Amino acid sequence: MKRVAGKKPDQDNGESGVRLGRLDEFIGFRLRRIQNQLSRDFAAATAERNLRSGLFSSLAIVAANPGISQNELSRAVGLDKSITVQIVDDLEGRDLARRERSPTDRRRHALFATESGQAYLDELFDTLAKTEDAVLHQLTKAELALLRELLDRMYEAYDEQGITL
Amino acid sequence: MKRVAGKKPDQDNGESGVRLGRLDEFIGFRLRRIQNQLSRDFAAATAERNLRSGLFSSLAIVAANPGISQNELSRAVGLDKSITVQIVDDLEGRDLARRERSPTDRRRHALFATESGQAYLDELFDTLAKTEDAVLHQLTKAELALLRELLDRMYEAYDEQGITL
DNA sequence: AATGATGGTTGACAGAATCAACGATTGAGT
DNA sequence: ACTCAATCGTTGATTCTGTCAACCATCATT
Repeated sequence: MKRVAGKKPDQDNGESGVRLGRLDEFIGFRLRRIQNQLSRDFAAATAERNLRSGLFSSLAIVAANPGISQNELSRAVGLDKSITVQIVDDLEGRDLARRERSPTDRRRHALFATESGQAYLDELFDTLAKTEDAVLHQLTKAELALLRELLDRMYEAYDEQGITL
Repeated sequence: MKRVAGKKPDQDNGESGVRLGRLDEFIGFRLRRIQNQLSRDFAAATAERNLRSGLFSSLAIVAANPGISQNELSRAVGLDKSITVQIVDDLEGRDLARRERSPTDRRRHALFATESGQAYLDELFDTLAKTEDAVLHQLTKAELALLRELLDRMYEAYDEQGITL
């Protein structure tokens, strides 16, 4: 039941025989279908950990930016501050990160990844890398680099906005 | 998987100064950030139409596959059958599509796009094209074609699954 | 000291996805 | 023909996530 890589007889989806119509013309459609699959794979690979959505990227940002405030984190991951509160609660409950009151501005919570948070993050990054490899092995190193560059150029159109993970 | 220092002096996000850390290594991250922006832009451009999520792609699939069943549609767009019921209700309520009982199998609902559904779809495709152009104008035609091809090659790793719009 | 802005928190609410269950219908096996 | 399992569409319960407004504590400006 393998579909041959190459020219398709028509713009359909090999197995199901469903035609895509004009949808097939759009880059956003291609981006989404791959990205959906990647996140499903990642979710499946980390299912037993009960990761609430946004926790992984939030922890990653905290680890990369020790002392970041919840507000800054919210903007960085593109989530509402109220959601960030829940996520940080979760992170603290799992001892993956901790809040410290900022000495200079006592309104702010400075966030830090704990040691186990760092270790946990490394594991998650490893599974993510494995997940991506399943798709990326289709490309050569040079093609991968090129893809990265093209995507970055596209994203530069959005220079001014937040990151929106 | 070695991380190669990119062109940027540091892996941060220009405006906000937030570092991405290892997140920056992953393709899925780049895909998602662009795709998120694209869908936000599209949502903003179609805000007044009150499009529920999944409606657009469902209508597109129905139009490209006259007589498709709700079950097939569900698998095609990667949504649960119960959600598809609601979407088709919505489509019918707006007179964009209609259900017909299949004469050969009276359990099935054969779905068809109405004329106004087709017209509506054309409009939506136009706005989507405009939305994408805002990002895609960063690339030459050749680069765009290359991007398309790379993405397709990546997706072929998922030959057997549904489309998951 | 008064005022307004900011950071974090809470709760009310809406949107969407998951899941189990159901009636109607079909198809396969006997 | 009859039984039984499977399929299609539908409904409802439940959960998860994100949006929003309100609130308190704190800071900055005057």
